[in-house]
Amino acid sequence: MVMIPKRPFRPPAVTAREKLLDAAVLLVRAQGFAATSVDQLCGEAGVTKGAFFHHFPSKEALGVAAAQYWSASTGAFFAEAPYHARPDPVDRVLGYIDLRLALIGGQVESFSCVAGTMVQEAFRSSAAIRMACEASIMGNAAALEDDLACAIHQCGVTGTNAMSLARHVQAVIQGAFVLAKTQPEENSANLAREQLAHLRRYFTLLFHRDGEETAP
Amino acid sequence: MVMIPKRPFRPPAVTAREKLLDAAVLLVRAQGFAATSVDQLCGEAGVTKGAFFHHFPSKEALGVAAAQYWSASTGAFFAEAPYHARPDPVDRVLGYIDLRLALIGGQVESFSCVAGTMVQEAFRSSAAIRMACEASIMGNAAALEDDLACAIHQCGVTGTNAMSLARHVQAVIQGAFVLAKTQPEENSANLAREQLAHLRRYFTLLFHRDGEETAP
DNA sequence: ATCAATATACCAACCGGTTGGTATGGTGCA
DNA sequence: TGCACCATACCAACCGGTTGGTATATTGAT
Repeated sequence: MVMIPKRPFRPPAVTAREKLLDAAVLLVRAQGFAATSVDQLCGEAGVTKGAFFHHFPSKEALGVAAAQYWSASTGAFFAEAPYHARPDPVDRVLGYIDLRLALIGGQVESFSCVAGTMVQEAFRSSAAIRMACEASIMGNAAALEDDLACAIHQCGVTGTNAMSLARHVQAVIQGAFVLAKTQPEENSANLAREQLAHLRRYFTLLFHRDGEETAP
Repeated sequence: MVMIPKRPFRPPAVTAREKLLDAAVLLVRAQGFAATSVDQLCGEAGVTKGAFFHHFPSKEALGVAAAQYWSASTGAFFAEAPYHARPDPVDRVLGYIDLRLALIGGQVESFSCVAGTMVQEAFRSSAAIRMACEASIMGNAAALEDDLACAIHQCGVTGTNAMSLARHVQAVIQGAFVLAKTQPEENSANLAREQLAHLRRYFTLLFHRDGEETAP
């Protein structure tokens, strides 16, 4: 069992700006970006509207900042994770998947992705938000690329490459969150974990690690 | 190359109700549910607000109806598809994936999923919409279950089951759409196809069809 | 060391426009 | 004559954003 802190990866917020970004992460995960009003964000953050528009020129700008904030938080968390120390690159890749598996639990809004949620609504209406979400998700993928490249080389995998596989990891994670959101609360985590387990199996087959599969 | 009609799988709308449902599919795909206003829906459908609230008691009810409409349209389309006639169950499963691959092209909003988009925003705020989207996505999964069960039996696959694999197909598809939305228009289709190609490879490995992989 | 000048952080009240939704009236077909 | 279908006119609540203003911290010249 892994700790899933309510405000993950960070000390408590102090400035109004940080409180607003925390509120954005919370509310966007639960309701999406469009359905979250500026008043609601201020209420959740315990801050007035004046403070909001002092720190952000528009609601859209907050969306961009929230994606970057999210990216920095999660990026730091995964950079510190202990699986990086494993000697075998395949073990490191599977270690990443296992860590993501361990992070899934409780309500959907506690493990889902802010960038993935936001880009679904804003990809056409706001290029700035779309690009910030792209940077977040692709940044997450890039953090896996080196290990995947080593694993591909070591196992002699052909017909694909590290970047493509890294993106697929993110795709399965995002898809897992979408499926989880279709479920009543008590099933959502299990359904999400099931997807990561299939991804794990794909990788054990690809990297010839048969026999150590976990059954989805 | 496969026909991707602007209004997929259906003859042109005639009644106000159907025109509104078409407008809902179009606008929800492009902007999401919350960001789409009733006025906008009426404008796109060429119908007045009176007609809207004659056919639907609320915007939420339209969301539910749109998910069901979407489900019925796509369900009918895949039920008619020719891959069902293939004798080998693994071929039928791969045929489904290839069909989905062929459907991906052009702008994201022309191949993305209404149910997947809507559930991301509404899963917490509207149980009715959440359940309608669940029915749509899981109905799509169920259409694959029989073929997957045959394939699993035929190839002696252990450690998973048809339902779980069918859900994973949907998860990868939904994840592919999310990733596609992070991209500028010209890359989105390719990125989505890449995910389906990985899914295809997972299945060829699982069902021992190595050698016929398409490179992602 | 002092104090005016300036910048930063924040607040309460307010604005015009838009929102989902309603009340009512007309019209064509059974 | 009745009722499904739709159009027009309208509403209160809420939307993102602006206003004028205050409290506090920082700076720079004396």
